[in-house]
Amino acid sequence: MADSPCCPPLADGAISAAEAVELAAVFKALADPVRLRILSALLAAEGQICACDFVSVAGKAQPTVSHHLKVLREAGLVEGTRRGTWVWYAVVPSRLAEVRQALQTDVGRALQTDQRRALQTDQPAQV
Amino acid sequence: MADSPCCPPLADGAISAAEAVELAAVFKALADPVRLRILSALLAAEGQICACDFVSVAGKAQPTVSHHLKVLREAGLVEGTRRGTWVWYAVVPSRLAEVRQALQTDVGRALQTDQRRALQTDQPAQV
DNA sequence: GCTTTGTATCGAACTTTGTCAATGCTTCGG
DNA sequence: CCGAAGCATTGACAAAGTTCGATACAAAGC
Repeated sequence: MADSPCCPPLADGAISAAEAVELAAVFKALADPVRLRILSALLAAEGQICACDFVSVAGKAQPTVSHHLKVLREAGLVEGTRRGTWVWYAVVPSRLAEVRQALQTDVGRALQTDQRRALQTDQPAQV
Repeated sequence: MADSPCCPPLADGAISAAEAVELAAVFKALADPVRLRILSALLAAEGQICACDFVSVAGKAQPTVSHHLKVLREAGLVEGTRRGTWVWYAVVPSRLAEVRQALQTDVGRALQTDQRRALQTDQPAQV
């Protein structure tokens, strides 16, 4: 019922289950309107943005915004830097390029090993 | 607390809330390991793949696979064509290119209006 | 017609995720 | 040292998503 009663076996090049999980984690971080607006604001701005501004941008409460920023951080898509009282956020362009590349030819196999580590790290990127 | 006690207002170019919701819907379709493996298998194969093969590829039950295929279809990422007994699936390359383009410069503003409609349509793409 | 096989849908359990009030931590200003 | 402000964390709840058994639908073969 499942082997090959109707069609030829799959061609090679398909990603593994582990690769799929890692890639899905990045897409999961992008799969929320609030996080996309945060990313968009960061990309629209030239430099960095204060975390306090995201509350008005997202239209959500401060803990909610903080949660979304954490998700984006853990996905390696943004970086936060504490400068005095405030934390400034910026996108990680190389990470966005990776996601684009993953969609280019085949889905996956685009994440570098060292950047995979950033997927699990939660460090707030100190100065 | 929210207006501008610490930093300048956001630059223009940020996507709207509605645009963010639509773009997030596409990423949501990509944010699952099973769906990514299905997409990867479709991209690795030259032409189309029979739906029956996805059960072994995904390692999930048939209703589960059918559900994921529906999500990918509603996102406009794949198309299914019934040919006799079996349904053959293929990727929609233009849709993948759109997602890539959305990540290029600013996040969003890349979805065409007519392809936005495909986001809500559920038609199985007849021959 | 009936049976078989592939696919989609339904329904229900389980898990994950988004949201925010309350709280704690860190830093600056006095 | 103390109070104020920005940010992160906790905990709790609602909403959404994943999974699969059971079932219905569609097409081919007898």
